[in-house]
Amino acid sequence: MSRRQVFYDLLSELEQERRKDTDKLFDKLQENYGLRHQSYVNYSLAAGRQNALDLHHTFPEEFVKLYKEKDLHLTDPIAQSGLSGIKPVHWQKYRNEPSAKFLFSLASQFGITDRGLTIPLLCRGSQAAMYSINADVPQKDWFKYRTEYIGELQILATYLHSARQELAQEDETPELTARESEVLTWTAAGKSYWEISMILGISERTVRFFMTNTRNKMGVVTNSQAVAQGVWRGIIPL
Amino acid sequence: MSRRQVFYDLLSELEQERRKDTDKLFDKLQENYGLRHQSYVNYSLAAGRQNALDLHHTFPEEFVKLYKEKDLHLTDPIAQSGLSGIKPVHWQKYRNEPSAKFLFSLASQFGITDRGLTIPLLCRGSQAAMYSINADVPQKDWFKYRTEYIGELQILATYLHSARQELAQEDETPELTARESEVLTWTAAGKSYWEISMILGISERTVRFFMTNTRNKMGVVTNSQAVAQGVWRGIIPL
DNA sequence: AAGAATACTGTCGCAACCGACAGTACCCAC
DNA sequence: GTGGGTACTGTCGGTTGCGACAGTATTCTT
Repeated sequence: MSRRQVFYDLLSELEQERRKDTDKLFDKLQENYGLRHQSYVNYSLAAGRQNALDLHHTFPEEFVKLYKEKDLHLTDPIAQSGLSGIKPVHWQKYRNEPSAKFLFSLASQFGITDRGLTIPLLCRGSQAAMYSINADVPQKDWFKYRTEYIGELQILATYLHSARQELAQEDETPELTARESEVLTWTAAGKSYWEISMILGISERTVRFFMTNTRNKMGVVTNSQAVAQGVWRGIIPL
Repeated sequence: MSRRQVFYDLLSELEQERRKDTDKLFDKLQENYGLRHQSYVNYSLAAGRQNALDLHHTFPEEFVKLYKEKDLHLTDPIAQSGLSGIKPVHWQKYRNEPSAKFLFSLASQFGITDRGLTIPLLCRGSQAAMYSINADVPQKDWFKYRTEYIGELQILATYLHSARQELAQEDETPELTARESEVLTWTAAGKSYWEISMILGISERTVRFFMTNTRNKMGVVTNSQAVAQGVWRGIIPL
């Protein structure tokens, strides 16, 4: 069966919502798209809480372990572009970037080449996700490969993402109380504890109390970090 | 020139960021993908800028006027799915939906068929965007059409969207240097000045210097406020 | 040659943050 | 009626943020 035919079949299945089994879709992609490695990652929470991420990949375990240990997701320009941008990211664009130097050299030790592609995926509110592939093609065929496959890969990744989102339905967004989100919102607006206490007509100590609860619930350590999460999740109306 | 060749050329151009002219891309799509109509719409959901609606389309003006007048976007199940979902929406899925009954009958008066597709687009912050097409094909070819084109349409719509986002941001987004956004990002990740100085290998004073510049450029008074703006504007990769 | 923009560093000092120790009062569910 | 969640308040003391006073070095433009 040709790859094009595989794509047609997969698409028909996905459109009819008959496929909820993301593992099989992953395998189909692996088999039919000349992939060396692929990964789907969904950061439910921002930096600092790695336990709440949905990661599915075929990269060498040892590599992923090192990647996590060294917090490379914070410096990796590919991950950054993938999580903040809209367009697909060509790994080679960052080949000579100083911030990616270590990453590429580490990757090559595990047989990962720079013929890779990272597709940002659509998330509502609380998350950021991306799908990456490392193709098993020589450099000379790389342009043709990605031009040929990128459309199909993006649409399939979209469906993969959608399915995993549906599966992981349980909402991890911590519920802030009315007061907590109120105080968080004023903090995002640049007010100090004292100012907020005046605005809300409560004591400064109480404002602190709410912010402490907010930080704890969000699993963050500073107010700035809480604000980042709050804006990201749409808790804070700007 | 075959459509496939057109796609290849467009993709090469878009990947090299040579194309900022979204109108031309729109025209190319219109010409080469058998489209009757197409539309790109970006709703900015921010409280501050409620009237910011980026709409670009080839639908009959009279139809769009009626659509707006009757606030159909509030009942239109296709728009709803497009703005809240992840997967592409097939218009026909809602053909027999009561809430879409009026819409479809209105549309048909303007020569708009139900062979349409709406692709949700990725937005950061409180925005939502989608790209829709109405194909100029008979019902019998519709399945083949969308299976054949959906991948290409999604990827091209992604680039169209990205370009329009960039244009929209150039207006008001300041201007942070590499170091400034780097420091802002680490702040949003909950790091203290001292920690950031260790991470970046510069003095703590210099970290403060960059954050002070960032605050001044953004016109805000606290780091938390700067982080809120940064996340909102997509400066900060989470 | 002068000016502007960027990257960087130093010290003083107060305001603000934030953890850890306390509490009180209300409401709702089991 | 006891346990748990929310709303609130107080004090102590160390840490961090941040303004205001300083600078130097490099690069790019006019």
